[in-house]
Amino acid sequence: MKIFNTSHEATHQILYSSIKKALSSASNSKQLHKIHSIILTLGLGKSVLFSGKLISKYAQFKDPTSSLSVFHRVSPTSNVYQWNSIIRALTHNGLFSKALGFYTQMRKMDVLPDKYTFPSVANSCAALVDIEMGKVVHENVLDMGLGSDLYIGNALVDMYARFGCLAEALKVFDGMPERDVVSWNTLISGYSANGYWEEALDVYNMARMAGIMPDCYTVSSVLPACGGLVDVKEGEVVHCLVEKIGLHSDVVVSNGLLSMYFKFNRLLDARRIFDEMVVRDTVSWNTLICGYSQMELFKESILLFMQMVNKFEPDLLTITSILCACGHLHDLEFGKFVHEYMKRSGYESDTTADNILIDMYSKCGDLLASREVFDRMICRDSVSWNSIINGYFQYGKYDEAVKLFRIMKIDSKVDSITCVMLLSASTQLADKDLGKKIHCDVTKLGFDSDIIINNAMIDMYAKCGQINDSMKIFEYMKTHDRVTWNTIITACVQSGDFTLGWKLIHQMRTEGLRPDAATILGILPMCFFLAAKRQGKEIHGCIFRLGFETDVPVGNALIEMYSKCGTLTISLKVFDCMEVRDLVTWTTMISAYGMYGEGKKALRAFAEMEASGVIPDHVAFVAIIYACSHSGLVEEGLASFDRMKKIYNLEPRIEHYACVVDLLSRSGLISKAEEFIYSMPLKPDASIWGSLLSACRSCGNIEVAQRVSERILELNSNDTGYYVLASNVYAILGKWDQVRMIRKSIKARGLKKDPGCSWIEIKRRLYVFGAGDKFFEQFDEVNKLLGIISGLMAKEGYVADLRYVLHDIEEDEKKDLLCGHSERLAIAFGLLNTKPGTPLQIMKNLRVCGDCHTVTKYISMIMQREILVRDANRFHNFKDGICSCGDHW
DNA sequence: CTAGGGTTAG
Repeated sequence: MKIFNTSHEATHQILYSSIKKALSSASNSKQLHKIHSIILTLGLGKSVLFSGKLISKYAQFKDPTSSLSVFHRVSPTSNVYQWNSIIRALTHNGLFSKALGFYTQMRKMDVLPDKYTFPSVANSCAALVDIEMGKVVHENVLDMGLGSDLYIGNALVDMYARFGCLAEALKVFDGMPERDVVSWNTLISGYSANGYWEEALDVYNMARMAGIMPDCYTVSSVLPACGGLVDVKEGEVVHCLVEKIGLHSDVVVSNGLLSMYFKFNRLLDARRIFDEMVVRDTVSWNTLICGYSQMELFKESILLFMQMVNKFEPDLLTITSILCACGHLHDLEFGKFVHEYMKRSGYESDTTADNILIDMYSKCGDLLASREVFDRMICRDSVSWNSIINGYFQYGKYDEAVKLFRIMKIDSKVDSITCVMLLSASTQLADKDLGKKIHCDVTKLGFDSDIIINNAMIDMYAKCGQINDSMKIFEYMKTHDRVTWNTIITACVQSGDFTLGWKLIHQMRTEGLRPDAATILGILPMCFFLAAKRQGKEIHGCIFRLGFETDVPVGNALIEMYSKCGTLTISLKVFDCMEVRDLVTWTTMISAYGMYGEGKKALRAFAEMEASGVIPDHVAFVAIIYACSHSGLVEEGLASFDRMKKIYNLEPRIEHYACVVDLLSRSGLISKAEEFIYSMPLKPDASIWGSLLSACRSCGNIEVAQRVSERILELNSNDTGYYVLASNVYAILGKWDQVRMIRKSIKARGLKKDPGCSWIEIKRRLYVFGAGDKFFEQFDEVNKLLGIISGLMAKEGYVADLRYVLHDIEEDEKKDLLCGHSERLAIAFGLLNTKPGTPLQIMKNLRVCGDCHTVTKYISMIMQREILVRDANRFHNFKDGICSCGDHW
């Protein structure tokens, strides 16, 4: 203690320098506090001699409160060093607005900042994205004549980059008289962080040409940009450099490489990087786990998490990655467990983490838990709203979703993703009005140049039957990507404009875009709609050339195409060649068998599917019951219906009941079918009564038919088909007043009856015939031939079934009308234009009428021709007077 | 003064 009492100059000198030394070497908070208390004991608390160092040291140990208390002891002060210290201390501890507050305060007190003041101030502006303040600070720098300072320049480049103002950042960079590796790194990372991958790489290459030796920062900044490019090449070049100059021992660099390889789905390269890392940290593990998740290897990523837990404490990012994997696996139990773990680790109220929780719970089907997370969130961003709304949409809770959307609008949190989601919901619901409203929002919010939104709008209008609006958007768009083309082509095909669809495919190719699997899937339905086998085969060739033959959905579409084109054998070949078969593959094959009346084969396929471990769903059961129904396999069909409920626990939907009604009534069990309808737990709709009615008509059960017609009319359906059916019944009964009444009500509703037409392809040309058509080549010859056939049929015992004529006219005229049915015209035309014995293939958009069915049987016998007719429902193969449908049609 | 890992959609 003696030494402190001396007032000797030299002793003071020794004292100060030893305290200074002690301060510099303090390596933890405890030591620092000890030295601090000595300083206070000496009465030097108000002195500026040690306070700057103390402030900085406390900041270093993450104790900004102590930094502040030191500063307050010396304040007010005009010593710039004290101000610099406190501003830097606060900035480094994340107290940015406090730091800026001190900067403002020092300016007010007319303390002149120096070159050490600005880097931290610029940092704080950057962190707060306070562009206004940033500009003021930049001006202050220039006013002070510090514009050419290297460190300040670097800080300003960084600041503008973080504002997203890359042009401004570049301007500062270009104006710098002196640049070092940090300047280049900052610019590279600025471009990289804002997603300007090419620009980041350009600057990196410029740095290399300028003779800059890349360091860890350079590499870590450029690697994310490499990951964003289309080719892995650039990333590999950087990887080589890393090995060459020995940067791979840096954990951040290795993590960057790891992440880059995962962006290209290069699992093996990524895994090698990870395995060869000498030092790994939490980020390394997170990158690995996340990478596996990105490659949809969710189970593996959870296993990695288990391995990691033994070595490292998982952080919030680890937890959220795992939660994400749980969501994809629909593993609610593990998801809940991780959520608990997250709470226990004290990670709550992180917006991104909560967003992922919302998504995880809704993916797992626990909407209540989703909503609970959403409700307790303090700070919700757009993603939070989008995720919860998406959850409601996924589970069909449209009202709740739309309700939240309205609140979200008030909160002005609607972004482009919200719009895409709502458009997709409008599409699924075919809700034109909702779609139009969203279109308005899109325009108001200025998202109408967003390509994804435009694609979604094209799809929405098309699925709502507004193809013209789809075309308008398509033409209005400045750029079209592959999805745009696929969407518009699919839209054309679905709306029946095949010519335009075909034209657009060619246009797409001339614009240099290769068709992909989705293009194929869009165009193939055209082939099966037209039964255009030739075009279908052409596309099949394309599929091989483009290498999509192993794509499962493409294979499925091919099976459907060939079956609907009348070549079940090729369908089967495609099916046999497929290495992977999913539920859709099997269902398509079963439906195909159904269409050809191959009920037994359909049942066999269904059993095979079950044996191969594929679980049938609602659609598969529709297919199998339908197949039984079209083959008269009543027992088997009913058994399938039971199996669906008992074995698979699937609640039958209205379409299954309709199939069963069809199954019973097609086989003539009209009263059983009627009983079944009355025992249904669901309210019978038009499809149910319609099935029964058409069967009544075929078997001539007028009594039930009349009763059912009344039921159908009560339902006020918007499907013209049912009105036509009912009107047909009244026509048979000769109740022409009722017939007229129904016609009127169809008109009043603005509905249109699909005009019947048939078509046939001869020598690469399609010939289309409407009912009663008179204006086609060879009309006279066709008419003559039909007359001759008529005579021959009469000899064989044929009598026209005039119940299929639905107009109030004379008997003779009725016969004429029947002869004018489009399928007969097509058949006669085919007979005239092909060599004897050639099989004919006719397509019809509606169901074949009973009389035509009979007539075609006769023709197949008299003319010795095999005639394949595809109507709206199925195939009929006529041969020697017999139809493959066994009259179950 | 500069660097790496997590969420929603067509």
